[in-house]
Amino acid sequence: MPRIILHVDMDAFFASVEQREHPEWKGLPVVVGADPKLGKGRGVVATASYEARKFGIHSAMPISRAYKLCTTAIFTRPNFPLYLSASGAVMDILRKFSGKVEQVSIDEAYLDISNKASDMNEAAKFAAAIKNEILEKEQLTCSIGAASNKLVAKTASDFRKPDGLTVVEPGNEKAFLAPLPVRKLLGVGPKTEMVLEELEINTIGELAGVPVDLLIQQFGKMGLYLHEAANGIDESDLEETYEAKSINRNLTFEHDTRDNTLVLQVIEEMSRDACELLQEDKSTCRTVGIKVRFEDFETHTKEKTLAEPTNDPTTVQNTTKGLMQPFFADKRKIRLVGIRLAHLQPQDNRQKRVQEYI
DNA sequence: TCTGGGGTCCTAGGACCC
DNA sequence: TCTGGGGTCCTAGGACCC
Repeated sequence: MPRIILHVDMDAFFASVEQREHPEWKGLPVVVGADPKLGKGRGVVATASYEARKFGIHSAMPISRAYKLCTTAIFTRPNFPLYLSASGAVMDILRKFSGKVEQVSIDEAYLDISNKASDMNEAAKFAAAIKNEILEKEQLTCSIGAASNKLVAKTASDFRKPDGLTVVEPGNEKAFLAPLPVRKLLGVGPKTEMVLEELEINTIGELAGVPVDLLIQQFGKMGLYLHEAANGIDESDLEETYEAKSINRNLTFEHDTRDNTLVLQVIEEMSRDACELLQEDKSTCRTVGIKVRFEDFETHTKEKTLAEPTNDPTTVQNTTKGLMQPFFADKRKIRLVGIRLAHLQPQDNRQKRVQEYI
């Protein structure tokens, strides 16, 4: 029996939540992201409402460009606590519909409804019911894809947006993907798209026809994935639990700087903040790293693995500050600094051990 | 057009060990 | 003396996703 997987993707999530909270913004172009500062702002668009997208504005676009495309749009800063609470409410609804849910991000989730629907007809009704409840309870729309695996369900949810519902019958996975551009395949970004274009591979269907050994030769491990994905194959199961593998904090300065004291101060605050997070989770890190981006956008990282795991702010601060030193010799101004904690491990293993003994 | 922030995974070279 | 091979860890960088 094929599985039945849904992929639920909220439409223009941040912007939609803002429009819900500010009814006077409904029907207007809303851009959530950095402050445009009359076109001089630094940063990017997080989410643009569908009205704003009509002007050509989209996620990850420099905010200065978005401003030029639509001066009169409503530009607003992200309100993450608000989005997190809306997200939590949506996820609660999804969990009522299925016991098997994988939350992928703040606004996306997979549901395995193999036990709730016997065919795609029933799956479509199930998905429609989910959309209804999210709309009624949260006044938000989403797009849903239904298919026999995660990859195709995800591609399907993106097929008709916003407020879409796309069902791919088992057996039709390959045919559904075939006409789409390769860029629509999860894992194919700008770089891979360019390489494929050189090879005159433009659609997923064309990619599906390329011999797998050729793809492995060209892309390594990624080549095997590309072959299977393009053929609509994805056996992966939902991952219902999540453990963070790293903690990152980054800051792009308002103005590029040579003020080392300022840089160190920021690093100190980030280190403290990240350690607080570790301590809340009763966990530790063993690898401590920094990131520096210069004014010309050249970016470097440095990291160090410690002999002992730690969540002590002073230890982390001393390590990050030490890693920064060589970069202060550089003549260029610094645009961004960041820290990263990795090799995370729970400090308190008692529960795990008990489970092992049982 | 001048490029955020929080993440994951992969690659590749070198150190080190057996 | 002119040079193996496998495994693991560490480090730096990069592609990609939301």
